[in-house]
Amino acid sequence: MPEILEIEAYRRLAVQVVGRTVRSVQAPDAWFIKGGATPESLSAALVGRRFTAARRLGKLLLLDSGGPTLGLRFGMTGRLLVDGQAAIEHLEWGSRRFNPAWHRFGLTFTGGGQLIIDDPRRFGGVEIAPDEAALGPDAWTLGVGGLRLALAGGRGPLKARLLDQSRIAGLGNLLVDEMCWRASLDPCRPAGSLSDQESSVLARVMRQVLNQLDKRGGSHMGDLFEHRGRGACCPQDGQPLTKTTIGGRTTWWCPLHQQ
DNA sequence: ATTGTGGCCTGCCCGC
DNA sequence: TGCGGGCAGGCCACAA
Repeated sequence: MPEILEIEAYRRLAVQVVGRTVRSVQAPDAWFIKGGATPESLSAALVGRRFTAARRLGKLLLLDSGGPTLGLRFGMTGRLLVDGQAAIEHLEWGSRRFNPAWHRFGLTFTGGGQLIIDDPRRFGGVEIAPDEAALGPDAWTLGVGGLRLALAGGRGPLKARLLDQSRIAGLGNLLVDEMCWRASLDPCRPAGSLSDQESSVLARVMRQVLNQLDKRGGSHMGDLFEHRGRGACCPQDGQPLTKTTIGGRTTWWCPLHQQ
Protein backbone atom coordinates (compact mmCIF):
# COMPACT_ATOMS: atom_id res chain seq x y z
CA MET A 1 0.00 0.00 0.00
CA PRO A 2 2.50 2.46 1.05
CA GLU A 3 2.04 5.83 -0.52
CA ILE A 4 3.15 9.08 1.01
CA LEU A 5 0.63 8.93 3.87
CA GLU A 6 1.75 5.51 4.99
CA ILE A 7 5.43 6.42 4.76
CA GLU A 8 4.72 9.49 6.88
CA ALA A 9 3.16 7.21 9.50
CA TYR A 10 6.28 5.04 9.29
CA ARG A 11 8.45 8.12 9.76
CA ARG A 12 6.57 9.09 12.92
CA LEU A 13 7.16 5.61 14.24
CA ALA A 14 10.80 5.66 13.17
CA VAL A 15 11.40 8.73 15.33
CA GLN A 16 11.53 6.24 18.17
CA VAL A 17 14.91 4.97 16.97
CA VAL A 18 16.45 8.41 16.73
CA GLY A 19 19.14 8.60 19.36
CA ARG A 20 19.69 4.85 19.35
CA THR A 21 22.94 3.21 18.29
CA VAL A 22 22.99 0.27 15.89
CA ARG A 23 24.25 -2.92 17.46
CA SER A 24 23.71 -5.29 14.56
CA VAL A 25 22.16 -5.55 11.11
CA GLN A 26 19.95 -8.42 9.97
CA ALA A 27 19.88 -8.71 6.19
CA PRO A 28 18.80 -12.28 5.43
CA ASP A 29 17.70 -11.37 1.92
CA ALA A 30 20.57 -9.98 -0.15
CA TRP A 31 18.10 -9.14 -2.93
CA PHE A 32 16.53 -6.58 -0.61
CA ILE A 33 19.81 -4.66 -0.36
CA LYS A 34 20.02 -2.12 -3.19
CA GLY A 35 22.68 0.13 -4.64
CA GLY A 36 25.40 -2.50 -4.92
CA ALA A 37 25.72 -2.98 -1.17
CA THR A 38 25.95 -6.36 0.49
CA PRO A 39 24.78 -7.48 3.91
CA GLU A 40 28.42 -7.22 5.00
CA SER A 41 29.02 -3.70 3.67
CA LEU A 42 25.70 -2.55 5.06
CA SER A 43 26.63 -3.89 8.43
CA ALA A 44 30.03 -2.22 8.27
CA ALA A 45 28.42 1.10 7.37
CA LEU A 46 25.81 1.06 10.12
CA VAL A 47 27.06 -0.77 13.19
CA GLY A 48 28.08 1.72 15.83
CA ARG A 49 26.21 4.57 14.18
CA ARG A 50 23.69 6.57 16.13
CA PHE A 51 20.62 7.82 14.29
CA THR A 52 20.13 11.54 14.44
CA ALA A 53 16.94 12.09 12.46
CA ALA A 54 14.07 10.33 10.69
CA ARG A 55 13.10 12.10 7.48
CA ARG A 56 10.75 11.37 4.62
CA LEU A 57 11.08 12.36 0.98
CA GLY A 58 8.11 11.18 -1.03
CA LYS A 59 7.87 7.45 -0.40
CA LEU A 60 11.47 7.22 0.77
CA LEU A 61 12.14 7.01 4.50
CA LEU A 62 15.55 8.30 5.52
CA LEU A 63 17.44 7.66 8.73
CA ASP A 64 20.38 10.00 9.19
CA SER A 65 23.35 8.87 11.22
CA GLY A 66 26.70 10.41 12.01
CA GLY A 67 27.84 8.71 8.82
CA PRO A 68 25.83 7.52 5.84
CA THR A 69 22.09 7.99 5.56
CA LEU A 70 20.02 4.82 5.45
CA GLY A 71 17.18 4.81 2.92
CA LEU A 72 14.18 2.53 3.36
CA ARG A 73 11.66 1.74 0.62
CA PHE A 74 8.50 -0.25 1.18
CA GLY A 75 7.21 -1.15 -2.25
CA MET A 76 3.59 -2.16 -2.18
CA THR A 77 3.41 -4.42 0.85
CA GLY A 78 6.20 -3.26 3.14
CA ARG A 79 5.47 -2.47 6.78
CA LEU A 80 7.68 -0.92 9.40
CA LEU A 81 7.90 -2.39 12.88
CA VAL A 82 9.72 -0.79 15.80
CA ASP A 83 10.06 -2.76 19.02
CA GLY A 84 7.36 -5.12 17.76
CA GLN A 85 4.91 -2.32 17.14
CA ALA A 86 3.61 -1.57 13.65
CA ALA A 87 2.84 1.91 12.38
CA ILE A 88 -0.04 0.44 10.41
CA GLU A 89 -1.41 -2.93 11.38
CA HIS A 90 -2.99 -3.91 8.13
CA LEU A 91 -2.18 -2.78 4.61
CA GLU A 92 -4.70 -2.82 1.81
CA TRP A 93 -3.43 -5.51 -0.56
CA GLY A 94 -1.04 -6.62 2.14
CA SER A 95 -1.28 -9.79 4.13
CA ARG A 96 -3.00 -10.09 7.47
CA ARG A 97 -0.80 -12.95 8.46
CA PHE A 98 2.40 -12.78 10.46
CA ASN A 99 5.36 -14.58 9.00
CA PRO A 100 8.93 -14.02 10.17
CA ALA A 101 10.15 -15.13 6.74
CA TRP A 102 8.84 -11.82 5.41
CA HIS A 103 11.18 -9.87 7.66
CA ARG A 104 13.58 -8.70 4.94
CA PHE A 105 15.69 -6.33 6.99
CA GLY A 106 16.27 -5.54 10.61
CA LEU A 107 18.36 -3.48 13.00
CA THR A 108 18.95 -4.16 16.66
CA PHE A 109 20.13 -1.43 18.97
CA THR A 110 22.46 -1.22 21.91
CA GLY A 111 20.23 -0.88 24.92
CA GLY A 112 17.52 -2.92 23.24
CA GLY A 113 14.80 -2.68 20.68
CA GLN A 114 14.55 -3.55 17.04
CA LEU A 115 13.51 -2.04 13.73
CA ILE A 116 12.14 -4.42 11.10
CA ILE A 117 10.85 -4.17 7.56
CA ASP A 118 8.18 -6.77 6.89
CA ASP A 119 7.55 -7.11 3.15
CA PRO A 120 5.84 -10.21 1.75
CA ARG A 121 6.30 -9.23 -1.88
CA ARG A 122 9.88 -7.99 -1.58
CA PHE A 123 9.21 -4.91 -3.71
CA GLY A 124 10.82 -2.68 -1.11
CA GLY A 125 14.48 -2.39 -0.29
CA VAL A 126 17.17 -0.66 1.74
CA GLU A 127 19.99 1.46 0.42
CA ILE A 128 22.92 3.37 1.83
CA ALA A 129 23.00 7.03 0.80
CA PRO A 130 20.14 6.90 -1.72
CA ASP A 131 20.11 9.59 -4.39
CA GLU A 132 17.68 12.13 -2.96
CA ALA A 133 18.23 14.46 -5.89
CA ALA A 134 16.58 11.91 -8.18
CA LEU A 135 13.26 12.70 -6.54
CA GLY A 136 11.10 15.70 -7.28
CA PRO A 137 9.74 18.03 -4.59
CA ASP A 138 7.64 16.36 -1.92
CA ALA A 139 3.94 16.31 -2.75
CA TRP A 140 2.89 17.38 0.73
CA THR A 141 4.71 20.67 0.59
CA LEU A 142 4.23 21.32 -3.11
CA GLY A 143 2.73 24.72 -3.89
CA VAL A 144 0.94 25.94 -6.97
CA GLY A 145 4.17 27.10 -8.53
CA GLY A 146 5.85 23.77 -7.95
CA LEU A 147 2.92 21.89 -9.41
CA ARG A 148 2.84 24.04 -12.54
CA LEU A 149 6.55 23.45 -12.98
CA ALA A 150 6.08 19.71 -12.60
CA LEU A 151 3.31 19.61 -15.19
CA ALA A 152 4.77 22.09 -17.67
CA GLY A 153 5.36 20.80 -21.16
CA GLY A 154 4.11 17.29 -20.39
CA ARG A 155 2.74 15.55 -23.46
CA GLY A 156 1.91 12.37 -21.58
CA PRO A 157 -1.20 11.86 -19.45
CA LEU A 158 -1.70 14.02 -16.37
CA LYS A 159 -1.89 10.94 -14.18
CA ALA A 160 1.42 9.55 -15.46
CA ARG A 161 3.11 12.85 -14.72
CA LEU A 162 1.68 12.98 -11.20
CA LEU A 163 2.99 9.46 -10.58
CA ASP A 164 6.46 10.30 -11.88
CA GLN A 165 8.56 10.39 -8.71
CA SER A 166 11.26 12.46 -10.39
CA ARG A 167 8.69 15.23 -10.95
CA ILE A 168 6.71 14.99 -7.74
CA ALA A 169 7.70 12.64 -4.94
CA GLY A 170 5.15 10.69 -2.98
CA LEU A 171 1.96 10.20 -4.97
CA GLY A 172 0.76 6.70 -5.76
CA ASN A 173 -2.06 5.27 -7.79
CA LEU A 174 -4.92 5.68 -5.34
CA LEU A 175 -4.08 9.20 -4.28
CA VAL A 176 -3.75 10.38 -7.87
CA ASP A 177 -7.14 8.95 -8.79
CA GLU A 178 -8.68 10.63 -5.76
CA MET A 179 -7.06 13.97 -6.57
CA CYS A 180 -8.06 13.98 -10.23
CA TRP A 181 -11.58 13.02 -9.23
CA ARG A 182 -11.89 15.81 -6.66
CA ALA A 183 -10.32 18.34 -9.01
CA SER A 184 -12.72 17.29 -11.80
CA LEU A 185 -9.80 16.58 -14.12
CA ASP A 186 -9.65 13.87 -16.77
CA PRO A 187 -6.49 11.87 -15.89
CA CYS A 188 -5.92 11.14 -19.60
CA ARG A 189 -5.40 14.79 -20.50
CA PRO A 190 -1.88 15.84 -21.40
CA ALA A 191 -0.17 17.10 -18.25
CA GLY A 192 0.83 20.33 -19.91
CA SER A 193 -2.71 21.15 -21.01
CA LEU A 194 -3.93 22.37 -17.64
CA SER A 195 -4.81 26.02 -17.39
CA ASP A 196 -3.41 28.12 -14.55
CA GLN A 197 -6.82 27.95 -12.93
CA GLU A 198 -6.95 24.15 -13.21
CA SER A 199 -3.48 23.66 -11.77
CA SER A 200 -4.39 25.99 -8.90
CA VAL A 201 -7.40 23.83 -8.12
CA LEU A 202 -5.31 20.68 -8.34
CA ALA A 203 -2.67 22.07 -6.00
CA ARG A 204 -5.34 22.99 -3.46
CA VAL A 205 -7.01 19.58 -3.79
CA MET A 206 -3.64 17.86 -3.40
CA ARG A 207 -3.02 19.46 -0.05
CA GLN A 208 -6.63 18.92 1.05
CA VAL A 209 -6.55 15.22 0.18
CA LEU A 210 -3.24 14.61 1.93
CA ASN A 211 -4.29 16.38 5.12
CA GLN A 212 -7.75 14.84 5.20
CA LEU A 213 -6.72 11.27 4.39
CA ASP A 214 -3.86 11.50 6.85
CA LYS A 215 -6.44 12.18 9.57
CA ARG A 216 -8.66 9.38 8.26
CA GLY A 217 -5.78 6.95 8.36
CA GLY A 218 -4.35 6.28 4.91
CA SER A 219 -4.34 6.36 1.16
CA HIS A 220 -7.23 3.94 0.87
CA MET A 221 -9.57 6.23 2.80
CA GLY A 222 -10.47 8.43 -0.15
CA ASP A 223 -14.06 9.14 -1.16
CA LEU A 224 -13.49 7.40 -4.48
CA PHE A 225 -11.77 4.36 -3.04
CA GLU A 226 -14.73 2.27 -1.97
CA HIS A 227 -16.22 2.72 -5.43
CA ARG A 228 -13.27 1.21 -7.26
CA GLY A 229 -14.35 -2.12 -8.69
CA ARG A 230 -16.99 -3.78 -10.79
CA GLY A 231 -20.19 -1.86 -11.24
CA ALA A 232 -18.53 1.26 -9.95
CA CYS A 233 -20.46 4.52 -10.03
CA CYS A 234 -19.25 8.04 -9.32
CA PRO A 235 -20.16 8.91 -5.73
CA GLN A 236 -20.68 12.50 -6.80
CA ASP A 237 -23.12 12.15 -9.68
CA GLY A 238 -23.90 8.45 -10.06
CA GLN A 239 -22.32 8.10 -13.48
CA PRO A 240 -20.75 4.68 -14.15
CA LEU A 241 -17.02 5.02 -13.69
CA THR A 242 -14.61 4.34 -16.52
CA LYS A 243 -11.78 1.89 -15.95
CA THR A 244 -8.67 2.47 -18.03
CA THR A 245 -4.94 1.91 -17.82
CA ILE A 246 -2.73 4.98 -17.61
CA GLY A 247 0.98 4.75 -17.09
CA GLY A 248 0.52 1.03 -16.63
CA ARG A 249 -1.77 1.59 -13.65
CA THR A 250 -5.42 0.76 -13.17
CA THR A 251 -7.36 4.00 -13.27
CA TRP A 252 -10.95 4.72 -12.24
CA TRP A 253 -12.51 8.03 -13.17
CA CYS A 254 -15.84 9.69 -13.91
CA PRO A 255 -16.31 10.53 -17.59
CA LEU A 256 -19.11 12.95 -16.71
CA HIS A 257 -17.56 15.48 -14.38
CA GLN A 258 -13.84 14.87 -14.95
CA GLN A 259 -12.95 16.92 -17.99
C1' DA B 1 14.46 13.41 -23.82
C1' DT B 2 10.32 11.83 -22.86
C1' DT B 3 7.08 8.26 -22.76
C1' DG B 4 5.42 3.46 -22.84
C1' DT B 5 5.97 -1.46 -21.73
C1' DG B 6 7.31 -5.47 -19.35
C1' DG B 7 9.08 -7.63 -15.43
C1' DC B 8 10.15 -8.27 -10.76
C1' DC B 9 7.94 -11.15 -6.49
C1' DT B 10 4.23 -13.17 -3.57
C1' DG B 11 -0.46 -13.35 -1.48
C1' DC B 12 -5.20 -13.32 -1.98
C1' DC B 13 -9.76 -12.81 -4.12
C1' DC B 14 -13.14 -14.21 -7.35
C1' DG B 15 -15.23 -17.22 -10.38
C1' DC B 16 -15.64 -21.72 -12.12
C1' DT C 1 -14.75 -27.05 -1.17
C1' DG C 2 -10.85 -26.66 -4.21
C1' DC C 3 -8.31 -24.69 -7.74
C1' DG C 4 -6.23 -21.41 -10.93
C1' DG C 5 -6.18 -17.18 -13.32
C1' DG C 6 -6.03 -12.31 -12.52
C1' DC C 7 -4.91 -8.65 -10.00
C1' DA C 8 -2.43 -5.65 -6.59
C1' DG C 9 -1.29 1.09 -4.07
C1' DG C 10 6.06 0.55 -6.46
C1' DC C 11 9.94 0.82 -9.00
C1' DC C 12 13.54 -0.18 -12.53
C1' DA C 13 15.55 -1.38 -16.98
C1' DC C 14 14.92 -1.04 -21.53
C1' DA C 15 12.96 0.23 -26.09
C1' DA C 16 10.99 3.47 -29.37
